[in-house]
Amino acid sequence: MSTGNPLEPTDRAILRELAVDGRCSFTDLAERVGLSVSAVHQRVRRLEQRGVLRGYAARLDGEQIGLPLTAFISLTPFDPAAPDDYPQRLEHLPQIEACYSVAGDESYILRVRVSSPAGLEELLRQIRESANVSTRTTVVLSTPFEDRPPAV
Amino acid sequence: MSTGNPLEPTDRAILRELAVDGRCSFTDLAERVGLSVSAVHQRVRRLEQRGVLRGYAARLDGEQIGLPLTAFISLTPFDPAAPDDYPQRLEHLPQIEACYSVAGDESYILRVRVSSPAGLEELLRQIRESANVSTRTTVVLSTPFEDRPPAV
DNA sequence: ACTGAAATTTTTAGAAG
DNA sequence: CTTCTAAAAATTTCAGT
Repeated sequence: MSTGNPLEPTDRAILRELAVDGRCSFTDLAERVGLSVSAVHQRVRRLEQRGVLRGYAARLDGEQIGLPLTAFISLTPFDPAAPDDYPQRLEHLPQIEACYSVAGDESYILRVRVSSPAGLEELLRQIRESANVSTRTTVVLSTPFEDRPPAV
Repeated sequence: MSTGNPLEPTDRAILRELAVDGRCSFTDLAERVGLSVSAVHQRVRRLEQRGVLRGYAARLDGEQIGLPLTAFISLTPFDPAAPDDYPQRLEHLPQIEACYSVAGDESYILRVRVSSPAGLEELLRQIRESANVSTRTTVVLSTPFEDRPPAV
């Protein structure tokens, strides 16, 4: 499995702009990367088809949408012989924003977002029930920065 | 410190749609939430001004942009008396996508993205040098899911 | 706060160099 | 890749309810 063809500098420039402003118009984009609108349009379509550009998402303020509490939850299976279908067992819980399979003492790290400590407690109960795992939780106190554009 | 006014159902619907498809047109948005285009436009503007909507970002494929290696790095200060300016000391490193201040044994958790193990090694060196901390690194093997829309 | 309409800009596709 | 063309669609503003 390769990581795909290396990206051209122009494509990288386009991705950088769209990572910062996903709603940037083709007109602005063209100006910023120094290409015609048609050319940019063509390139963005190609990047979408190749799967390099996987979509666009709004950045929401966790506090203002009523989900002020973020936490990381590390999972350790109780039964080492159990089939590894933890992600499938957990994806029905919308509070889980991300699920990473990791090397180390624990098997998975989840990033979750809830409305309150009570909500976190309830979520932990659901996770243990759904996946038969022990959990270790690290509460986020503040987020100095997040969602920075990758160094494409 | 409040978490802001509770959101109206219509605003929540708009945010849900934009979280999934950040480039959704106002026309489509209006149809999906059952309002006129003008009304939706007005509400989106207001959500942006209130800071609930903090922007829009392209979702990029880490592998295809040449950054196939993700890791979590936990930081522990060497000097407990040192001023807590770690985020400022680290923000110049573009490989760091997110920085969380956390409760627990460690002080910060970073989510980073690099091109290779060598890149990770180099980044760890830079982090220790910039922030005078000890590090604990957890390498991500795979990402079953990420960037799921929050349960607004 | 929403609707509907009008004016402007953008998107999208295609032709030709 | 560029420029040009042109129709369709989206954005944006504004008067009216």
